[in-house]
Amino acid sequence: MSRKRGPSIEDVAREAKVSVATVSRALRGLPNVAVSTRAKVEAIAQEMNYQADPSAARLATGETKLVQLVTPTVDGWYFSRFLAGAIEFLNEKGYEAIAHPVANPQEREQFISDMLRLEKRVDGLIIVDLNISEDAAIELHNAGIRAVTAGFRTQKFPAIVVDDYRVGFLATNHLLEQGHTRVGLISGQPNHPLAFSVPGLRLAGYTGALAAAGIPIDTALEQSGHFTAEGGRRAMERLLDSAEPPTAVFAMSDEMAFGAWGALQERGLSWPTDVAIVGVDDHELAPMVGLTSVRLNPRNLGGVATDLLLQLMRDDGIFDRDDEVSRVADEATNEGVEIVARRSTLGASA
Amino acid sequence: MSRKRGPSIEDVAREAKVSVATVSRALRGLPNVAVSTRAKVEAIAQEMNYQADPSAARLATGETKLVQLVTPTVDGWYFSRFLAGAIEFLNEKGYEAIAHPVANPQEREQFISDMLRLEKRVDGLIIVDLNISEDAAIELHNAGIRAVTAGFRTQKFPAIVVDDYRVGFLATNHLLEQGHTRVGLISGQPNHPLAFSVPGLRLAGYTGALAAAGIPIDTALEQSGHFTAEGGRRAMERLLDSAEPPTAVFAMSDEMAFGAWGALQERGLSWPTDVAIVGVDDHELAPMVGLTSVRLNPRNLGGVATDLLLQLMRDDGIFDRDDEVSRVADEATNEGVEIVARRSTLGASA
DNA sequence: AGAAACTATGTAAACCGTTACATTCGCTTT
DNA sequence: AAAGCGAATGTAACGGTTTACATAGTTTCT
Repeated sequence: MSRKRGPSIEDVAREAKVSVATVSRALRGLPNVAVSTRAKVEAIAQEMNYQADPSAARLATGETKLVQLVTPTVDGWYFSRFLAGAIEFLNEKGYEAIAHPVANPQEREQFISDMLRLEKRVDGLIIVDLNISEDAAIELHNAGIRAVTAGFRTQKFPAIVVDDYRVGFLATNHLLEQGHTRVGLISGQPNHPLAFSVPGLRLAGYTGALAAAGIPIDTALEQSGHFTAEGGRRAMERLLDSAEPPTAVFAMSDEMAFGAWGALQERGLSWPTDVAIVGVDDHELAPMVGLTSVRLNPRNLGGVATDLLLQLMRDDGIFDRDDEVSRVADEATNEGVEIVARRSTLGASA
Repeated sequence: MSRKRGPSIEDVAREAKVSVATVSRALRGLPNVAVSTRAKVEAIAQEMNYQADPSAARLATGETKLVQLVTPTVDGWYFSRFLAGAIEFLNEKGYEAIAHPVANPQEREQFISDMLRLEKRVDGLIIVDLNISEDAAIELHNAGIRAVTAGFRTQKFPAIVVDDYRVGFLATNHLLEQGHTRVGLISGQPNHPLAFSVPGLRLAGYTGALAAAGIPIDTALEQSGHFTAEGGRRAMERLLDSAEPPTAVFAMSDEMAFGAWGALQERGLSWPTDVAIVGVDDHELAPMVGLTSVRLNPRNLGGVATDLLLQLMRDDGIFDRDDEVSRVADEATNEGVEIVARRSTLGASA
């Protein structure tokens, strides 16, 4: 529209009495430019306040310096931190980050088809927790799209995945170690529209730990809290109202654990006296209520995923699940994932 | 680089036996295209899986369909929700959102100078809580940049600003209404590097309410909690340790209030019995601990700011602080900002 | 019927970089 | 001195749209 356009590369070339090619080379630090020429061009560009128009550069090179981050939401505790880590890394490397929430399967299909058509829009993609189908991943890959997935795996793209079985196992086992034998569960959405793999894996970790301790599974002790505080509160109420309430509970997220705490408070109960609880995330507020939690570090994960993506882009989309890079990333992913014990599970007399 | 390029507009034109101009017009819904022609072109474009290359379109039009959201952080409670609201609105309107955190004054200057040089990068800007100087705003404006600010005002750009004086006043007054006369304050960073105006205004509201009630200000009752839970905890401890502890406290954010709660717990105290507390934000977890809070709705604000920006862009950067549009936005901004009373302040015997 | 006013379509010039290839120049090598 | 080479620079094609302007065809009006 009436958008001002700045000086073009031609203006600079004219001023510096060299060709546009030389200006382009000089400004981008390419070789084969005389030191004096480069200095002159730089000075003039500076003076004219010239900056290459990204759109033109994109058109010419096909690179956008843009990376799209696709997450179920942008304001969840976990995702916002993941984004923070990813964006920080990207900005450091000269990329801008497009945040693109995808809340349901319909939006996911929309996103995939957009991606397939508008392939040239971004240089890379980080897809978090969307459980893209293998077929869709293949299509994306064939379209020449560079992507890294987080929270789920496909054949085609590098992935970083926290060992959520271990998360569930650690949490449950911690409770067992305190002597509990009746351990309840406040799970996430078992039938989430985006079919996250996280809840299933944590559940497997939970049952695995119980099995390892020789404790029979009682599905009456499993309640869904939908990954929200309010859901957690209600789940806890159901547990407390059950015929044989648990003496300990593993909540799949701290938010749900806070909800459980709310339910306890309402009835004049408290942890760990009446029931021990361990959550997941190591939320900032966990120390305030003394909640034991399995520490995740989504910020770090965002950084690792981005690092992986940038390498993938450098390597022109070629990667090897078994190479050094993937191994290092895998390690970094699960680094520091461990129990942070606090009042909610300590000193309990089960 | 080896990036696949899809079919171009020329391919479609050839196939449809019309000119590229006609294809362009047909696909973008412009007038003066025969119905039959449009249908044919659309069908062929569909079939060929054609999509206009955004970079080329950007180069030609100068529009990017990109809006940059600039916030102090991306993972704060308030900001992540603001972003969520803004992004949702943008995506609905066919824009993508670039999330760009600016954590300190140095990054702010960097951002401004980048913006001045790379003006053509995005169509619009939403600048949240950065307290850009009037001079910088003028420079940006002169560079032809469209922006909306949130949380602070400049002469040049439309702004949406919550009445934070009122927030502080409402909170404090609510405590006074419960009969408290000794009201402490847990404030945000008084000397924040980005010089937010928020804490200052809430402080003014606090002192204003006290003054209106004829209660003298006691600066010993003002402690900074740096807008973090841990900071709030420590601030509360200082208040409890003071010679004459307050019977009620206004915390400038719920997170700090949660910290205060933690401090109370540690000493075997609780609200509202020992001290009444009101926070700000109406955090999801507030109901779980029964925290009274002043409800903000950052998600909504993000939407309002974006709406305003899109209008500004339509109006080619011209706006009038006193027109209908601004009035409506102002109203929407403060809509629903009110006390949500819960246990932490009710039933207290001051 | 002839002029005027539209409508539908086409042509070609922007938009602004990047880069393959060509050219020039000064030096070394034989 | 001729040939060969590498560094520095220039020329021009190319990327894929949008859009001002031109043209052809169709109504409408008088």
